[in-house]
Amino acid sequence: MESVFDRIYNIVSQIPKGKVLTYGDVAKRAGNKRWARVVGYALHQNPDQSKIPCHRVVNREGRVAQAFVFGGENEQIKLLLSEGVEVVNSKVDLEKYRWKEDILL
DNA sequence: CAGTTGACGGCCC
DNA sequence: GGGGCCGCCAACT
Repeated sequence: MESVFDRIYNIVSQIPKGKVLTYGDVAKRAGNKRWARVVGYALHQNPDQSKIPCHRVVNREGRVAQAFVFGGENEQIKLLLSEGVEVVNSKVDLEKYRWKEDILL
């Protein structure tokens, strides 16, 4: 059943390495940008972290989720750095690393 | 079935 | 320019 959750999972899992997406962007791609909260909820469920790189999903501020503690938020930032995403002050340059339409529809 | 929550976004003060 | 409040939709209890 392709619920909004599944759709969001699909999109997030499609984020290329070295790129990030905002909740609003994922929501917009999912169908409605107002689903930002739903996106957060979906990622909160996160049935499969290996399939859903939630660490590539950041909020509008470009900052990672504070509730994203699977071993330390610093660990998440380190992951992004390892992927080539420059994290400054626990924040990402959305203008530079924001995923546009690399994979296209 | 109805109420509340929730990893957010945008607008207003 | 910064901080705070309200709104949105779906999922969960």
